[in-house]
Amino acid sequence: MSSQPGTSQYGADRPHPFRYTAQIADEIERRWQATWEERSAFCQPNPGEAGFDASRPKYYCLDMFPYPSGAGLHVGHPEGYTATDIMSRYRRMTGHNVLHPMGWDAFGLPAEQYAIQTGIHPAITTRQAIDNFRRQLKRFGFSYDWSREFGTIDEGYYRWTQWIFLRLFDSWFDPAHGRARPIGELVSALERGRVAVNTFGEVVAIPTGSQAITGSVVGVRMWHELSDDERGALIDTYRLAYRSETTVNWCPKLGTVLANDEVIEGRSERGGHPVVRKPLSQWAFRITAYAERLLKQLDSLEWPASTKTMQREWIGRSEGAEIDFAIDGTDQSLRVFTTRPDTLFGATYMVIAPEHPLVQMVIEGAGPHAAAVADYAARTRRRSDVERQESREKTGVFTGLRAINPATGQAVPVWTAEYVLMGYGTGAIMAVPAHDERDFEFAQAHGLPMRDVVYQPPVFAMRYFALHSYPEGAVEEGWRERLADFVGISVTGAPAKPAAERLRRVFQQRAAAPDQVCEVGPMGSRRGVTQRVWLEVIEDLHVSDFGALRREFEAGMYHASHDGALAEAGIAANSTNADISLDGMHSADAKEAVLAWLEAKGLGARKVNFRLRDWVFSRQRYWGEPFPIVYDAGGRAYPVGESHLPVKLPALADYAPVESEDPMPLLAKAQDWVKTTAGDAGVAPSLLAPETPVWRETNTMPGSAGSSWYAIRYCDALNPGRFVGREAEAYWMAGGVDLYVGGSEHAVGHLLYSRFWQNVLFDLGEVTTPEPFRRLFHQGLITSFAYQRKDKTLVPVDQVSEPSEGAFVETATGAPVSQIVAKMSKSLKNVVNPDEVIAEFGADTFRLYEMYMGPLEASKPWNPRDIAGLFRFLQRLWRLAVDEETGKPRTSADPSANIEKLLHRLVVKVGADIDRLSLNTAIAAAIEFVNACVGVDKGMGALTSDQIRRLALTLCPFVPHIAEELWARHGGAGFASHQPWPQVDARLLVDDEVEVPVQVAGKVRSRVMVPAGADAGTHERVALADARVQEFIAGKPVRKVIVVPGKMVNVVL
RNA sequence: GCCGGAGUGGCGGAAUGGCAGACGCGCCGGAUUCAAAAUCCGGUACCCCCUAAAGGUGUGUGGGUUCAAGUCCCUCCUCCGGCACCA
Repeated sequence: MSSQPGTSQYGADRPHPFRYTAQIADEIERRWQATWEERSAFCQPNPGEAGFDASRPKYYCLDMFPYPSGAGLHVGHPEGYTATDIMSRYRRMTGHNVLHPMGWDAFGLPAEQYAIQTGIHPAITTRQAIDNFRRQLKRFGFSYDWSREFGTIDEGYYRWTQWIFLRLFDSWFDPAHGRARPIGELVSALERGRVAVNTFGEVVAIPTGSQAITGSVVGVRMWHELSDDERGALIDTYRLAYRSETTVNWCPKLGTVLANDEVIEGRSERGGHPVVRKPLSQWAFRITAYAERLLKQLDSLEWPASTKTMQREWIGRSEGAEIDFAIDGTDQSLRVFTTRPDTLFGATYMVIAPEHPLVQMVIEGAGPHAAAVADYAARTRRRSDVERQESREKTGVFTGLRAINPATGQAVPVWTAEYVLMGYGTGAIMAVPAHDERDFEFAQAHGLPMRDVVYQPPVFAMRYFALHSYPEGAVEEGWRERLADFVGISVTGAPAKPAAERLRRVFQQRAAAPDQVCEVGPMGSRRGVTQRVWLEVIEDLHVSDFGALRREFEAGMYHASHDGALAEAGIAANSTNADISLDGMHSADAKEAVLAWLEAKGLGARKVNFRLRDWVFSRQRYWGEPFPIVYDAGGRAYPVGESHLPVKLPALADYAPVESEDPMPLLAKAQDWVKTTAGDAGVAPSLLAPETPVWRETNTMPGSAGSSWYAIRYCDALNPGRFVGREAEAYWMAGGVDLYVGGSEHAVGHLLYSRFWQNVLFDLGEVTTPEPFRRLFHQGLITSFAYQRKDKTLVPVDQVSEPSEGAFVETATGAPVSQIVAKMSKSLKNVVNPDEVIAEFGADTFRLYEMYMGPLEASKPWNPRDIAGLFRFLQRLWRLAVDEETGKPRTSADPSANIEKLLHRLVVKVGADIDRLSLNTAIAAAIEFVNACVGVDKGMGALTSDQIRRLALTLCPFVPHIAEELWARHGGAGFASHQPWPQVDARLLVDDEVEVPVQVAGKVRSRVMVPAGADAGTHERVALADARVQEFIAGKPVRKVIVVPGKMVNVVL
């Protein structure tokens, strides 16, 4: 492929000096791009600035900003960017103030890794990459307001990223109000004694009024009783940004922390060095506090359903209860979370996570089980999450502890096992093996008891029969048939929930007289048939005799012997104690009943749990935002004062990680920078005396820091005094970003984190809207052809040729290879470079091709063969308006009324399609229109200049350069891009007569013309009068005629 | 395993429950050309047929709802994406 414009086959233009060719496209495009830039055509003023038109509605159209990689743009980037450009240009034309910015997500690992190899500062390579990206993007003619451009690495930007971090550091989540508040308000509440601290370190309200506590509440301490250190530590545990101990994969040899998938069998993927799991103190955000809101607010968003689902599942809300089990022989209790409190009577053992504090206690207690427990805990700690996933073997050891099941009063063993995760719920479970698959497997593996407490209705009936029908010891012939009949009668037609009530009635009627249950019913009867079905089921149980069945139910071992765990809802059984009986209740009711009992007894409470974990925010890397935090000698964290922001990255002599046994962030190498004083760091003197020695935080922020709020910054990108001007934010962010386009790979990460920051800033009154992105759209992946040999190995694209149609061979060997569609990647050598495509066809053709490939959201293969079709379309468009021999504008002296009508319809169709981002169909409509014009052209010109100008405006969002050119050549003043969207005459959108297909017996047999707006009767008359229709009716009686006016007539015979 | 999404000509794809295959590519035929490329015009789902008319078949599979199903419901198959011991 050529990289010079005009040297391709599409540039050979000698016979037609003014044909639309790659050279002409190149010339036009560069000229208009320069003109737009010169006149700041797409600079959008903010409210209050010169040129701002307050009468227009706003439209904020945003792309996910790119990471500027050294490799430059690939064809996937402009896909979304073209779509948003079309939308932005269209909205400008329909009278909106449009905010359409672009910038750079520029901190990140690749630049740092390059720096390690070359010693070049990442800032230098990143700036170069940005310059290259900007150059490439500008060549597409995107209508970005470049005056708002910034990168996350700009001091003027990350200063505010640090500032937002401090706002989170300085806030806590008040569960009573469900929102973030300044930490100072918590402190003053504590000082005023309205709240206190209980033994769990939880802040609790102190009741006020007449029964005010006279002495100190047991287990509750007042603020004034705490030492300074205790106060500080307590406050820290409430901050939205807090430090937490997290286990990381540390590779001493590489000197870096590795992600789980970079560790293979305890060794680093790169180099195979040993990796150890080490605890590390890291910054985290209390995003879990916002779980409920992040979940609920999803409903209000116009997002792809799949993305909402992914976020919902990621947040993972589940309702259940927390229940306390007393630990036998101690005054301690073990708290568990369960979604099935109704199965409490079936809890026959407990399991705690190996990281559970109780495990440590057992080890320290040095009892007979301590050694085994310690060994198991140590073993599991060494295993990474990935390894744990690979082997799902249910390992575990007995801790020696016993807990009292509060419902049964039974002492049950407490085990520790890695299938229980410390990070979810309380890190401890009540195991109900009969009703949980995992508990069942574990119980089987370790010989733990099981107890049925829920049955499906037929089994419940079976149990009733087994326990009540025959006297003890009597074993009768034909019990299977009778049982089958009983089950059939009991449950036939019973919907799941009322089954319990129904069963009770049936039992009352029948159980008293089991001998009245009939023998095998007559085959013809419904009862007989039902009975036979159940008989099969019962025979499949392979129970030797009736006594055996009875014993299974007596022991509550039915599930253990037959189906395995029953995890679904059903009817409760074996669930009675002195206070309460759940027997016969449906699981949903049993849940309520047991919860009421637990709450009354103070043994448990309803609880909602989330799968979502707090957001670990530290990275042990260089190329990221430094934290505006310093530590004193005691390790307490202090915020850097606002006036001292940004905290800049220190220069390093080199970027190579240091070999070390203990995790050490790269910034620790900059000892001069790390060691400073409170005064130099800008810590408020009220917090720390200026001369106090302090040490800077050496972790840096992750990439998601800068990308979590950039949408806000674009509203007022250069504001030096605030992270965003209040007026600008209120205007542009009202209701959120109006259209946000980017890949679905960010469905949870970026899109959840941004929502979290936005919510916090909203709570703190810094922004005016709680959700950043109102409408979200994911563009599909652009794939590319790749070639594989018979053995499935891949052959680079440039080593494949196609000697005959559809047959591909490896050029070097001549061996046949098969064509597959795959993601573009360097290793497959199937990456398409947009610069080359633009050189061969121009940017307008490129834009058109990418939008025409298929639905924007679909993944679709890049096929170079297809591009020419769009280029030819632009050639035809051009030829309609410009004489290929003279270069003079072509116009029609005799405009066609039909063409005018089609033009109006095109304007409507294109507008509607842009609205729903159905850009491929909009382009198809435009092609159809141009083809229709070519049909009437006959070398004379088909359109008037006015029509050509309107056509140019209609196509301007898609192909702005050629549109500007045709607009100008046909006498348009100003930029086409600044014109209002063409007016539509509604009268031209309807025809006088419409053709309506006529079906006879559901098959289209003819078409008739009816006047527009004709009623059903007219349709019917005209249709039945049609000769072909009559032929098909052939004298048969017409039963019915269905008419959809203007659409269809169906004659039913 | 669970949860989404998608299966339509040779290819990319179009179709508020109402004419399946718009539009583009490719291919075939023609024009232009000394010739080729480029460009332009026409044809192009499949079967039957010399051709045309007429007819028949057809939207992954099998069933269902409906006057009417690519579209709605159920079964199964394949592919893609996400999650995965979450109590």
